[in-house]
Amino acid sequence: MQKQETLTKNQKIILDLIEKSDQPLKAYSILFDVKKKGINAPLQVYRALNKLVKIGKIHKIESRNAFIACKNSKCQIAKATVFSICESCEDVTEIHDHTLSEHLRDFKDNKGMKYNKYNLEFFGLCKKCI
Amino acid sequence: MQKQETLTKNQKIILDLIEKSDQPLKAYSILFDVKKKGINAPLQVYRALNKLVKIGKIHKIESRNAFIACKNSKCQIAKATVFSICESCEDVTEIHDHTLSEHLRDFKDNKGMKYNKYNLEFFGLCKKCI
DNA sequence: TAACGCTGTGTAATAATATAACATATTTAA
DNA sequence: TTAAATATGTTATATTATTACACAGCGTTA
Ligand SMILES: [Zn+2]
Ligand SMILES: [Zn+2]
Ligand SMILES: [Zn+2]
Ligand SMILES: [Zn+2]
Repeated sequence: MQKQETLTKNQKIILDLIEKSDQPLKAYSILFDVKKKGINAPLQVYRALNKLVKIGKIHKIESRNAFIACKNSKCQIAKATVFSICESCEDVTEIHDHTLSEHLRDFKDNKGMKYNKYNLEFFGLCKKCI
Repeated sequence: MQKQETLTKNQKIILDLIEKSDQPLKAYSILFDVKKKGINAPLQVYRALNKLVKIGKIHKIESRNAFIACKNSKCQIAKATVFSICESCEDVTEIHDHTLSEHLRDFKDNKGMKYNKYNLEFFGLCKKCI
């Protein structure tokens, strides 16, 4: 697994920003925030984001087109993600549930497909919004 | 649950098209295909798509921004979807696995969140592409 | 009937998300 | 030390999705 030390300047700038936020950030809001650091174009942001996703430092919340830091610093689960999303306040939390992970990891369909990754998003209302 | 008979003209045209495809269709490819039937603008497509998603006739594949018909005509599961996606040929299949569904339905996090919906996408290689 | 709320339509404009293409630089590895 | 792989900077463009506005149809109900 790649270490943070090997990240490039742009990747570090963008990872720092995402890690400081406890909630997902969108690409163009990231772009706006890093313009003062000399990152000027969408592609510079997307390139860094893609790399960070690939090495498991961040995850993409597919239903929201937004990116959140992975807090799971020990095992770098980049390929098995579970999130809970409040449909009212849009609060997003990454879930690490051992039993659930096992069921998902062990899942086999009847088509002979070979899985290497999954993404699960739960939607509902958080405690504040119920 | 709303019946197909109650769908409007635009909704029927678009549902028919999606149901004829066994693979997900993208909004603008749908738009291209239905122009001959008098649907001219993106918004007309998105409005129909949103409605069809809402009533469970189709699902959105979030990681692909594409829409696929729900084949599960009996129970209209609109709020609990599982897909397998081949990352090579992009073949998408909806999965109905009783055990998995039970685990997901019964999942409780430790934050007191109330879930009403989930979406799970498995990624890998299908038999043809392995 | 008439007024109202609700849902859908049609159209134009625009916003938001993401990639292509090209030239160049830097790092890694044989 | 040369070649391959990875990253950068920039411009332009493609793709996905929504806002805003005017109006039509339909069922409820005053
Ligand atoms: Zn994570
Ligand atoms: Zn909430
Ligand atoms: Zn379905
Ligand atoms: Zn395949």
